[in-house]
Amino acid sequence: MEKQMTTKEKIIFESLKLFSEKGYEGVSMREIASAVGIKGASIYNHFKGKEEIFNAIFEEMKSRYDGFATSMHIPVEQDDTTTEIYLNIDEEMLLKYTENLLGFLVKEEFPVMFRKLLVGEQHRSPIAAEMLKQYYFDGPILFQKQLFESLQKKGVFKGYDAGIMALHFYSPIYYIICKLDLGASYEEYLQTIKSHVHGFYMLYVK
Amino acid sequence: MEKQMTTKEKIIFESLKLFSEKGYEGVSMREIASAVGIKGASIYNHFKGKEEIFNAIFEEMKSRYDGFATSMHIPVEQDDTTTEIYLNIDEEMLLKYTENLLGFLVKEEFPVMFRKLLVGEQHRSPIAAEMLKQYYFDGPILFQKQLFESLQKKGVFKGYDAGIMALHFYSPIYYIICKLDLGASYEEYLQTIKSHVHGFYMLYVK
DNA sequence: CCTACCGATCGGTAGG
DNA sequence: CCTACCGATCGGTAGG
Repeated sequence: MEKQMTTKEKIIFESLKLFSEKGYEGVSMREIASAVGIKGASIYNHFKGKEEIFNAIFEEMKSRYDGFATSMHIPVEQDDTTTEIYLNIDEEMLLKYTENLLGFLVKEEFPVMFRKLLVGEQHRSPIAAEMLKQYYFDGPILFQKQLFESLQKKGVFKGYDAGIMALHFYSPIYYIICKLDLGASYEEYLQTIKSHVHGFYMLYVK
Repeated sequence: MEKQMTTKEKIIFESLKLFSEKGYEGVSMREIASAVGIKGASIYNHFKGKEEIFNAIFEEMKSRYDGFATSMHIPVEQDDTTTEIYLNIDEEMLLKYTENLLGFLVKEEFPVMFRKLLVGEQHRSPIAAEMLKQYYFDGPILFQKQLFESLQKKGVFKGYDAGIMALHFYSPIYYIICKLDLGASYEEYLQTIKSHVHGFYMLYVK
């Protein structure tokens, strides 16, 4: 946890930490206050209630994700154009893309905690379900599908169903993310990631 | 919900239903009692407390899974032998295996509710995390890895890393299970499953 | 940002 | 399987 945070930022950060460990319902306002270093009633000077903290966490994550996506040249809003950069992709670059993605998603504590919150609340909170779907299911598959389609048009990849290719490429990554959240070590899976990307490239490239 | 259940069975069933929808912490003993049709205090004639209901749900699922695994000729305890049956596998049989697995995991309500409970409680309950890991991560990967190794020895499959093959085969199935839990329809994904199994078979069979 | 307090609900018990 | 009740804790408010 960084220094120099305002009380409001501290509340967001500590709430996310507690929610990700104990679930939204399992955390009391007094517990959040105690983690921040104030009394329970004082939280209400910054937020109207518990749900507003929940929403603020989502807004904070959206903002962080947008920054990351921009730096990775991944479109945030879905349009039909795949960024130029990815069209000259080779195996090394595909691996680099994967490692950067995982670097953000599993090595930075905010995204890790946020994902644990999303996963834990998906069957109670429609907004959590929608965000999980967008960030970890439909979003990556759509981006990669469009990428592979472009690479097929360029003649780099073989002419399989691009949707299935995206599923073959992305789903092992999602599986590994879930395993890391279950306590596996990144180092343990580094070789698996490399082998997966290598295998994918060998099978599909012309 | 079947008729002719004892009160104890009703408590297990209705608790699982409520836990899967609202989380363990989000459900009160009075809520469970009301769903069963009795008063809150009466539950304590069948269970010592809330946690004992939680544990009973796990025992019930274990028993149901053992029955399913036996019928599928999937080893419940991990040993080194792959059942004879699977060694003469072809694409049709591989698809049948996948459809049977999904039929149990996503079409029967008890496994569906139980998985939602596991996923939702994995970061709070070590026993939920362990069971999720065994049922949905390490278990299927180990079984399939051994299967593909056997098929490689028989000369049916090409000589890729069997662990990566298992990851390529299983992780799209897990991805689809999660999407179905998020509200997608089975029919919508039937074609994807077929294409995935077909693609896998084409890529890896000799 | 605090103390003091509200009504509601929690898991669980006593006793029949 | 019930009514009646326990102490503890919940989200939130009043007022300073």
